[in-house]
Amino acid sequence: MSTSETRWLTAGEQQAWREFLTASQTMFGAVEGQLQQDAGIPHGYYEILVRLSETPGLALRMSQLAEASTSSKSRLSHAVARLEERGWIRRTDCPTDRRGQVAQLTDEGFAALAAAAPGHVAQVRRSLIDVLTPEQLRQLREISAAIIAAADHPRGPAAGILDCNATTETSSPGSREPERAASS
Amino acid sequence: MSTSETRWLTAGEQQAWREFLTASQTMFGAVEGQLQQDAGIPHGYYEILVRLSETPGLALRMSQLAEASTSSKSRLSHAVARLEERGWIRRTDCPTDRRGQVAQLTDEGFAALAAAAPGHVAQVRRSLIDVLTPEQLRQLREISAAIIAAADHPRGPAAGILDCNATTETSSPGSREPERAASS
DNA sequence: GCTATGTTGTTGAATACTCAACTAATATCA
DNA sequence: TGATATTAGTTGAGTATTCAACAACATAGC
Repeated sequence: MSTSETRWLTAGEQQAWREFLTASQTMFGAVEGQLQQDAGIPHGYYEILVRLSETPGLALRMSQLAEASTSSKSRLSHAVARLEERGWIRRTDCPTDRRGQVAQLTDEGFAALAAAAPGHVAQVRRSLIDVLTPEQLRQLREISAAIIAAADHPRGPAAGILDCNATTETSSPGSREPERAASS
Repeated sequence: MSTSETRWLTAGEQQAWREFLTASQTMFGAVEGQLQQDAGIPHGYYEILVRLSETPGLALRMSQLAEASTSSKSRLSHAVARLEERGWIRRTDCPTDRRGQVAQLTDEGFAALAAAAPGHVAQVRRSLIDVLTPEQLRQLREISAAIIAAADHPRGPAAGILDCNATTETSSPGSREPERAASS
């Protein structure tokens, strides 16, 4: 690693970064606010409920749930504890691995999610989906994919050749159904 | 307001939303982590320092600083209190409005920002800028602009005619200079 | 079997953010 | 002027998140 001179951002790059920054803050702030207001939970908790609701048994190992909801183990542990207090999730020991815990969505949790979903989806439409043209939405998807890919391969795909697995595109079956497009 | 049926997200829309979600979380998480790691401050604090550094007197009224850094008054108040403890910001009474407070960047604060900037910019490049093509960066800017505009005019530009002020494009002169492109 | 190492998940302390309540000063307007 | 409403900013309580430390179990290698 040579101590390279800093490559500062050009005017255009900086504008892109800053506008993206405020756009994201605004957007996620609105989504967060709507959920907090109408459902009384932060968006991260909503995500947890959605992931569970999309899983066949409405249950997942903590570690898998953490990965599915892009959360740290610690964060998930705290979050599930809160959701358990509300009776929306139940934690049981994993039968095959005695270290493990399985988080399962309760009926109350499912109902709470079903109740929260319409308002949330409406907000996502208002803040993002309906604001962009179909073409822009397509662009946003590719941009997002590029960002995610870059984070996964920190040294750039230049080092590639190894590690070239197909794009993970596991379409979720959705078990009981009302999270048809519960979104997040 | 008619109690309209929920317009659920199509498969494509949902994918766009979710990928955008994980991309943002990943990206901002990396930026946050880098700053926390190398400079010991959250990204929101960094933003505050940058905004101050770009202002002629290195000073701003709290309310203006709040707006510039897309922060609530409360959040800013807490944040500035912390930064003041570190000696990076000084608060003084506003001479023209006795309710007001003026936050000013200290020399130590300026130095801290200058020290943190290169690492931060490098991270922004790694996580976003260098990951996208120039064309994608342009697209991202337009997408961001659309999102911001939608948040400003909640009822859509259709209700327009009123409220049509020119786009606020106050280019910051940058007073002392090392925040040439300190980014955020 | 036994040890070393990795994995799973939880915990508590420290920090940051949100919300509502509040003080103080200024604006508005009769 | 005086009454009312607005604006500026702070504060404290409640909650979410991060980080490091930890306990319990699993796995690999010998």
